[in-house]
Amino acid sequence: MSSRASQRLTEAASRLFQAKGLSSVGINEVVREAGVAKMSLYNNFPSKSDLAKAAYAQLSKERQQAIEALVKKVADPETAILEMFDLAGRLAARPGFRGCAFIDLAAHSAQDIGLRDLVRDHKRAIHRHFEESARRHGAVRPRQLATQLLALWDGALTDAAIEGSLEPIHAAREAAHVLLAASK
Amino acid sequence: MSSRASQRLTEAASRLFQAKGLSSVGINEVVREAGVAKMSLYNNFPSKSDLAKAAYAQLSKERQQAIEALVKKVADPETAILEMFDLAGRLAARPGFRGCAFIDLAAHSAQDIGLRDLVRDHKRAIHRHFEESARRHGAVRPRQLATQLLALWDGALTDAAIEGSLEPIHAAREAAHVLLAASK
DNA sequence: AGCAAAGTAGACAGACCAGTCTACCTAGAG
DNA sequence: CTCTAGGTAGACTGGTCTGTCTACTTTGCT
Repeated sequence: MSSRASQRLTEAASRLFQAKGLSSVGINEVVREAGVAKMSLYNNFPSKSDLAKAAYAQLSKERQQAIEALVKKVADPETAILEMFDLAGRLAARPGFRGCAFIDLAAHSAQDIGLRDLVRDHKRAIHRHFEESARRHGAVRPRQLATQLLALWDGALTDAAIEGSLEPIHAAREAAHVLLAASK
Repeated sequence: MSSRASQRLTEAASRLFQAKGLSSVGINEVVREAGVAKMSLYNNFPSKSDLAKAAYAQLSKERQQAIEALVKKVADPETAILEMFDLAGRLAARPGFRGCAFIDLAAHSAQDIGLRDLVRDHKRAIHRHFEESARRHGAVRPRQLATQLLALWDGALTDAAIEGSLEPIHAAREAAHVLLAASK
């Protein structure tokens, strides 16, 4: 399955949606960027919303793989969690960074249930990784700790975008360190 | 100044933009909700963007006044900070809550510098309140603590909206407590 | 070679939206 | 009473967007 055109479309869509936000990118721009005819879009996806679903699902998978690679590489769970904030820092340092793509998507998909579910599932997946590391760290309440770390992570990415600075992410990393120390 | 129509417009705009997001609300809907003619909008504001600026500036002022009232009411700075998270909980418990209106605005105003500045200024104002309380609390690094608390606050509001639950806000309040204890 | 599946270019329809224009109305100050 | 500033209704313009249609071409498999 997944024809050549379909793949080029999801890649171009992922790039453009991240750079400008779902509702600021038109179909014509996507097909131009993908180097593909408009009809190839509608032969592969029923609607723009379905293309977005595919693009963001792909992005979510990539992000989760990056996190899994990181968690597997690092033995110490505390280090793994702190490195997740370093990863956030790397995302935020990219030129044109506009905040977490999934939070942005949530804002632009108020009425599209499929897309909102995708955002929720993505955040739950990250929560799961935090919780697993928190549990291995020996936290008394790993679930709550994961919820706190996720809020820090999301807030830090958002504030970094608003201020155009990496300071929120560095501060959040430090806060994660304090929360981990207090969690046993 | 500020004619009757202008006031009704900013109020209606504030309500609708909070409920649906800036770009999901059309001019026609705003004037209908305000009970005012479309030309009254353009006699009072040069463009939709300027109406939005007025509406969000008003909202920012109200939020800051609520925070100031709270900080003035409570003597203990730690309690004041924790009560700011209770305030976040009250916001998130409102029916139709869609996350912090200013984070939503940031997502919908990528190309409008005036609106982006407004978001940044609003977040800086909240940061200032956190920092003042952190300083009164005796924190060693009040600026960094304020940055951490703001990230927690923003992330908690965002995650509460995504999950449709108050749990992120309760967890963030607990995290704030831990950070405050560790900050001296 | 031949055929089916996939892709192409671009015109087009239909919806929606910001912002303009016109002609009329109303309320309050002098 | 009259004048004026502010308000009104709604048609209209120009632009943009998603999604469709058509007739044609390429590609890859057998």
